[in-house]
Amino acid sequence: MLPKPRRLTIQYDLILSPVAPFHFDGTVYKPSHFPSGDCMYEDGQYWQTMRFDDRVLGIRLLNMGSVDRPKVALSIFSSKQISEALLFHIKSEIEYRFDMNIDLKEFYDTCKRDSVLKPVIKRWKGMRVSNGRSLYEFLVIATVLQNATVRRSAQMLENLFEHYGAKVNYDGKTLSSFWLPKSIDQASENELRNLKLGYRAKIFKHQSYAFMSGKLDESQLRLLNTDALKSRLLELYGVGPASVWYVLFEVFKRYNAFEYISPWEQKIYSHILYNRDMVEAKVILDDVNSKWGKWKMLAIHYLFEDLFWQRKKQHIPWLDGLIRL
DNA sequence: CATCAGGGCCCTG
DNA sequence: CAGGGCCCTGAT
Repeated sequence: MLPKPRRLTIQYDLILSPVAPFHFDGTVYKPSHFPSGDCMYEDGQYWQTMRFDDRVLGIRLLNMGSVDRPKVALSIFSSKQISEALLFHIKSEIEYRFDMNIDLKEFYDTCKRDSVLKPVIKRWKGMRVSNGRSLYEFLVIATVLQNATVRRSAQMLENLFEHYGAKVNYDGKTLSSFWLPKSIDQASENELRNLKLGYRAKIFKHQSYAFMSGKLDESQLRLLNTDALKSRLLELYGVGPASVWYVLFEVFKRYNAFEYISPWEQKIYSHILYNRDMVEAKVILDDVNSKWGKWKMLAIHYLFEDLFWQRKKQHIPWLDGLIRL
């Protein structure tokens, strides 16, 4: 007996002008990420639900330009009126989350003569690190990723959406939305465990409380330098060495956040950087650091996503065993 | 059937 | 600082 999706019938249209070059598809869609019910991608189009306090909104981004002359139509769908001030806030939040207002010229200059990066940047020039979700929501993803295969991660997230999220319908799509931290703060650990989250139930409780109580404030954290930010994040229960770098990079756009390699990624980097099965993590970290310095994670991101885009088009045998569905 | 590792992290000794 | 335990699943 699922409730009918809430229809978001009021539509607001805005225009975004990302800093050129801007690669729309490479930015809004990351093929290396597991699919989830809160967003949807098609060529040149992207839908995603978003929470702003008690509001559940539907977002649509349409590519109206080119890499060198970027233009994005942003539509915001809502069930009730939105004030000018909130519209502006949503717009700038989206620009931040999709890293639209950043000039990457220096990065491209740095890598111009790099034989590994050059062809990849040619394909994806203007691609940004992006994450449409809030810090709290991203941490949920990072938590379901722990110690689980892709299928199980996706299932855990789906269970959470079903129980604590909502379904909305807009622009002909039905998507799930995230919940607010207080919903999980009110849930019992046992109730969460029934969603097959295992030991992660405790992590969700801790983190939801931290956000609900205001102990953590994303907009304040954005102002911190990377070291300070990193230690604040590590104080959070359930955030360890693997998650913290994902968060620093994807949520906070710290382009050099690459100091830890998990085993499955190590195998992938060994292949794409050395054409070998396994290279020592420290060797990879040192090499990447000396080659790409303050842009190292962004550089890695280009290589990684390029690989997964290729994989959508053609079979890459060596990659098969590394992606555990 | 049983066992085990998996896209970590916490906690203990 | 090393290593066991944690939840659930699917692979073996």
